[in-house]
Amino acid sequence: MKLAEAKAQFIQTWGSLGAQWGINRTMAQIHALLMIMPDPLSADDIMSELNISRGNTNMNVRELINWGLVERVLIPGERKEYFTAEKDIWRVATEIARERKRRELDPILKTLNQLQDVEGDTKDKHVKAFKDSIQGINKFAHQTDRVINSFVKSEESWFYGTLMKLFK
Amino acid sequence: MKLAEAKAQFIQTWGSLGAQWGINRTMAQIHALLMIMPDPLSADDIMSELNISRGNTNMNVRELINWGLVERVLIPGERKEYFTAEKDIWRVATEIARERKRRELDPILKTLNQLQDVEGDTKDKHVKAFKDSIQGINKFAHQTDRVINSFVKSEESWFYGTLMKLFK
DNA sequence: CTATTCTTTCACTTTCTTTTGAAAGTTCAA
DNA sequence: TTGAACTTTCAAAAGAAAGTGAAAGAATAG
Repeated sequence: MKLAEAKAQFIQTWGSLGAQWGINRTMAQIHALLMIMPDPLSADDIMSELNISRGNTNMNVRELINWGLVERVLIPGERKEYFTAEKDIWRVATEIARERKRRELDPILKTLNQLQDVEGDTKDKHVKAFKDSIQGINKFAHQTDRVINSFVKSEESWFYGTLMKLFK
Repeated sequence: MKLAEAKAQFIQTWGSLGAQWGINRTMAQIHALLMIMPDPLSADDIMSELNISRGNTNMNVRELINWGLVERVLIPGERKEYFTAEKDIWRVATEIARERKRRELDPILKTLNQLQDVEGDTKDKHVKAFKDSIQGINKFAHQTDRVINSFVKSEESWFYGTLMKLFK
């Protein structure tokens, strides 16, 4: 397989992967592109590599920067801004975990905690079933929260000690 | 908070949670509804609880059954089909993990393996950067695969031994 | 066998997301 | 201060995804 072909396929695979995970396709593609390029790219480079508009490029690069997955790079003597992506996939994974936790899990924990105290007779089976479900989910969510926290700041944690070294 | 209100809020929260994770909102809502109901519901019950059409109900219930999250229940003497959801959240989590792995991770592993052998001079920095990226991601994906496998059939694994008992 | 009750399918509609591109904004060298 | 080079914004258009409901299909009771 030729490099150009492989590159194209990787970008497209990473793109649809992102789409499945609720991340927009273009954003994932830009990320893929930047991951495999040895040097930083400008907005124009990205536009022409992926055939997307200027606005789209700008929006998604900005979003990637918010996620902490891409960085602005200034090249001395150049007017343009350039962009690079984190290339260590473990860091990428922890950044994503951190961000999704913040955006998704944290609000859910808040809601679940509120739903714990439904008023009503526990002898009513509907009330009981509801309370049981919520309690189970709530416990699970808190446990998940702990696991993710450990993963995100792995260096200091048992998670790193136990899991990471088995793999990395 | 009254039961009815809490129920509605739970269903809506679970629904948008699903949406963020690439699962369609209605599917997640039906699942939420069935999780908190003590007894099985019929298609009509679901339709009226969630205000959705017959076709939509049917499609999403079928999909939930494919995921292994919902079961058909036959009630003796009744013509209608009824549905229940798995209520143990740990089982729910492992079912989801299993299913997403099958649908998402497995195909990616296949693609990555192919992309490993790009022809070209490793002294070319573009080729080198590409190969390095793919290799890193591939390793990571395989490791993820192992973790998920352990999680999915947890009873027999070190994963269960080490992690689960810390939490459950 | 036929009527009745329930389930499934699918072409069409609606809703939600993403993309575009032109216009406005910003920065900086001269 | 000006204008060239670049970035950002945003309203409109295109595209994708989900939902509807009527009609066809199954299953069962009588």
